[in-house]
Amino acid sequence: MRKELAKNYAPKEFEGRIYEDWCNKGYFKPDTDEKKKPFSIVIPPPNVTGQLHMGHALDETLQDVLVRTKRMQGYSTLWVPGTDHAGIATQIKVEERLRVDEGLSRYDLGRDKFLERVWAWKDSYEERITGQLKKLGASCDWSRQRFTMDEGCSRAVREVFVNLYDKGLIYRGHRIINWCPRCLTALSDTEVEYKDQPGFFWHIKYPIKGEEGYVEIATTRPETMFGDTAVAVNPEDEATKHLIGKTLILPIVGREIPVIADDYVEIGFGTGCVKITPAHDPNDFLVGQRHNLEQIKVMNDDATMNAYAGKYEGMDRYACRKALVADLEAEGYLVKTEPHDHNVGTCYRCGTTVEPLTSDQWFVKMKPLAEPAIKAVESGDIRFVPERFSKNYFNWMNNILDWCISRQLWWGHRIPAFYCDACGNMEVSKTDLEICPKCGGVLRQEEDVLDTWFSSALWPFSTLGWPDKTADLERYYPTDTLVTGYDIITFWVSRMIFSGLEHMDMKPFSTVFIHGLVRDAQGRKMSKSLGNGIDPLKVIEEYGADALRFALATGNAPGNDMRFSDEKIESARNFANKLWNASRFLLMNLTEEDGELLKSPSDSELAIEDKWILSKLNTLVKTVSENIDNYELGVALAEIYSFTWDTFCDWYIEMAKSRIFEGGAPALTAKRVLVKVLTGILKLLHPYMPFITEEIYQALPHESESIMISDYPVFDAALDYAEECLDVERIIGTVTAIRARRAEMNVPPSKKAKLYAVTKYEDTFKRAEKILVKLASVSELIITDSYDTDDTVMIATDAGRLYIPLSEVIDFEKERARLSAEMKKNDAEIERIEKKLSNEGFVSKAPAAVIDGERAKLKKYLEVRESLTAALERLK
RNA sequence: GGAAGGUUAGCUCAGUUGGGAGAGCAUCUGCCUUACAAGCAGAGGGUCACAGGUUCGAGCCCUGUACUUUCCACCA
Repeated sequence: MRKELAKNYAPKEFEGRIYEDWCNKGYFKPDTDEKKKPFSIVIPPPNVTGQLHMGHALDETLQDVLVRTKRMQGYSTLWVPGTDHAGIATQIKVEERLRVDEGLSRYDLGRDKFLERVWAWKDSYEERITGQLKKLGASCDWSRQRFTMDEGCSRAVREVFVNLYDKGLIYRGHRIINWCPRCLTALSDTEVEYKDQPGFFWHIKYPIKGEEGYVEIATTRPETMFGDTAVAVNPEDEATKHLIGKTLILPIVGREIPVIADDYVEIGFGTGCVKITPAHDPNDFLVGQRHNLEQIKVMNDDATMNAYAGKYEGMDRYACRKALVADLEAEGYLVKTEPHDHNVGTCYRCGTTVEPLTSDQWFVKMKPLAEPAIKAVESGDIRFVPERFSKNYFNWMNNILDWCISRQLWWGHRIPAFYCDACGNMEVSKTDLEICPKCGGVLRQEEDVLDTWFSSALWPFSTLGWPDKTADLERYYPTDTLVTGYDIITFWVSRMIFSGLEHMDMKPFSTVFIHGLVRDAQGRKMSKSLGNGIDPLKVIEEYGADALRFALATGNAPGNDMRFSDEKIESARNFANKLWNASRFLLMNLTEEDGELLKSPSDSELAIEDKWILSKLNTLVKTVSENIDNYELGVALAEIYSFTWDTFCDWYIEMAKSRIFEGGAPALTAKRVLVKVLTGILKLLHPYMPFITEEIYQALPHESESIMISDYPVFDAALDYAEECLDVERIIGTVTAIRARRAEMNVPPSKKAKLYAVTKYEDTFKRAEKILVKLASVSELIITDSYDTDDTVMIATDAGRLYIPLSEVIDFEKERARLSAEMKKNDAEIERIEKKLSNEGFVSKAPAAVIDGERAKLKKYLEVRESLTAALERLK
């Protein structure tokens, strides 16, 4: 007894069960057959900060579509799952919980205790994320799940750090960096987000020593004044040239600073004089280096003012600004205050305005690493899809500055540098060191940890076992496709590229498949603060994972943002329901043995509509495969959708019904074709909607033990039923024409009518008689040479003239108007094509196929005109 | 300041080497036609932002304009 499908499509009933079954059968593990070509993807590891959002669901869905397709196409497919420790983000979260729940700071607990808490947090969220991926249907190999701070990844990090250090590509230096006063850590340039904020230009007088006059300085950040060690003017600027070499007196502070010449100052901008604060501004830092200026840091790590601020010591930077401006004004130093909007750098994790300041940090020297990374993409060795994102990549890589990799956090890979306080020695080592090899003193390890992205950069090879020479690395590196959002090309993609090239001497992946952001129905970014995020789990709960995946994969071009809406997910669910019901219809009519049903009918047994649908399926296989190869996953899915719903359900199944209900040999043939075509649909659809396709596949007669590991359909170039397809299309045209006329006249399907057909396709009409009768509400088909009563509706089609006796509902006046309108339209088409064909340029230059096409169309329109003329004649 | 994208039906978006403008949703009409009302059959609805250009032919290629989104850089 064949398994029956439940009456209603209820994904909850089977999705979990099916996933578990796949896991148990080990389908997610790559086929060990050495003859199979490998295909591998590493997951962009979700942060263990929380749960998955829609963006993840999209990312994971696209990867799963690729992976499942390749698996069915016979590749030995590996999808490596894992999560990212997300240094700052996770630490902030755990600190926050600690503060709210227990009123404690991380310092209250101490480093070790605090890290225990973070590990516990990580365990819990990793599990949650893993569960969500499973719900979504992700076919990752869970036996290879990784974490950026697991033992292997940590070894990879140390190996890389030491190698780069030994090559002179990692150094420790006193530089100006971005400092987050809230997170109390340095940030890399990519971790700073610039946001427009309203502010002011304060014009301040700096008195000239020994003279009456003063120099006017404009600044947006007066509180950094305490750190000024010069004022710069452009040496070419006639207006300020005379100031060079003079000495100025800092108001309030009273300290003396020189006027220096530097072409960093733009002539004509502002007052032409720029205060130079090397310790608090990246540009000033460079000016200071050129002129050997002192760096005076005026703030503490938490952005309160330090002793250099004199009486403002201890005040927050903004409080100080306010007080200082008031004092400057009171003492007559303030010339004016201008409103001025400017871009302020903020911490990408907490949003606090970053403070540029000088500090001892670790850096990666980027230029030597960037060069090969640029070449790899330029040469096409690594390809971005869509291609335009490579410009984004080049722009960043070409202008790259050294990467600040040290973070003053506790959660992360602790930098493997060891200091000896006794002799000042520093050792960098892959293993922990305790004794100084130089003086025998006690070593202490660097307190700082590495930027999270330092470990993510190694992900494509660290997850495959590097630095060990593992079999996985041998077989699956380089990986094939990296699927990720355009928002992390600089953070992550580019760093993986140079890391792979540097440490593996091989690119990490061949293709970077970029997708956009998932926005809400209004087009806004989904965010916690707006509260407009949609939880994928809730959607799965309500509509099923397949519907969610469909909604995410459809109607969207690569790299473009998409809006997620209720309509979209409902439409996806409706499609699943349609497929479900079509399958149910077929199943309730399958009475034969599986073996019988799986046999392919011979050519002579096939009806024309069978040949038509098999041709259409064959074409579908081609377009879908090609589109998936081109990463046009949305286009491929749209093709499957319209084939399934329109071609298969609305036409083929309806056509097949008459044979099925009659029974006998024709019924068996129809059922065999139905099984074959439905199976084809299921296979093409499986990568997108894995659960429903498996559930139906198992209920149908099937050959493989799971659709997941069945063979992907292959295009058959030899299959050619062109003539039959034309025949079926004529019938479809006929049915459509009749339906349209009946609908216009409001004739219900229950009211059948005779059909007199004057056609040269007599055979076709006869062969398709049952179809016409059923689909066009025809009571009887009469093929005749001529028909000449005027109580009928006449329909002109390119297959012939159709007469339907429906005298009681015909409004002849309306009928005349309709026919005239149709005639006009038809004539316009004829005119258009005739004009085209009489255009010498077109006939001589257009491809033959296009010209033939136009001629064929013209012929059709001329035939229709003839029929229309006759019909109008009758109505006179 | 530099760069990239978007502008197509009422809404959201497709449109794959240039060859008679599409889908989903919404709207209107008629249908419980023995898989499906989460459905079926019809229908209406678009100067493809604007202006030039290339071409026999442009939603698609080129130039410019307008509006808009994003990324990068950032002048005190």
